[in-house]
Amino acid sequence: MLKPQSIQQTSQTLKLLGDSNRLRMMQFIYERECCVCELVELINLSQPAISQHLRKLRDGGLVMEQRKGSWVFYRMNDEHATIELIKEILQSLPSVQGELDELEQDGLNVICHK
Amino acid sequence: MLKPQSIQQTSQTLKLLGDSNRLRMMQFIYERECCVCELVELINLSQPAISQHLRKLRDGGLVMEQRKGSWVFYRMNDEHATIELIKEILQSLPSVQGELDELEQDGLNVICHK
DNA sequence: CCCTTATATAAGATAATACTTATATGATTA
DNA sequence: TAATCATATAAGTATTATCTTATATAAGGG
Repeated sequence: MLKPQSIQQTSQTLKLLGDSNRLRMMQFIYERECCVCELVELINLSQPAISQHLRKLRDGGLVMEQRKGSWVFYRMNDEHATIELIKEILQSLPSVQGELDELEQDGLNVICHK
Repeated sequence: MLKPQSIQQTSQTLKLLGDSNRLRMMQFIYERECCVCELVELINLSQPAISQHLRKLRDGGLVMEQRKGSWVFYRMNDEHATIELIKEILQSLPSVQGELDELEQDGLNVICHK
């Protein structure tokens, strides 16, 4: 049973995840932290569109950003009020691990040692 | 663990529940079937606005309607592909039972014997 | 320093949303 | 069958969302 959260808080989370592109972005970020250029490869959207979605997710507190060199990595914010619900939602989706593997095989994944 | 559903199916559900008024409507309908005039009492929206939200929920397959006399009652569609997820979401919200009780005390609830 | 790569932001077009008011439909009742 | 109650639909409007293209910023490597 999930900790009860306000209607406002919950509907805001659901609105953010109610866009299929953002939902897919969250799937990838849930699997492992991703940088912007990886998400551009994984999702059929322009780089500015990806950045704009990421800003919405960040403004809503769902993800956190961290610059590493010239890349900016995004990861889940495990402190979010509705984090348990978010995880339930993401776990109810078909895995995207295969797509991440493919990215790696194509040498398009970003490994940062900073 | 919830049965995996497609991104499209899931994001459509989340978009429908990503509006605080619709989310509240679903809470009431989840608690017990409600007619339109009850929802108008429970939620601070005009009757046409309520009807329009209900149509969206019905078009998305989240609720089913049933006419009983001059009233139209809406209830959850337990056959919906994402029904398990929907229930998880609704159960993660503060109960609205108190508001339904209040409606009853005010004599504004609709009891239909058709 | 310039040049490139990665990312963000700005500005603008277009479409989708969520209301409003007015009106239509459908059932019940006098 | 006229009046009333419950609900749906239509039309209009204001706001918000989601892209696009162009440009700005920030970091890293010759």
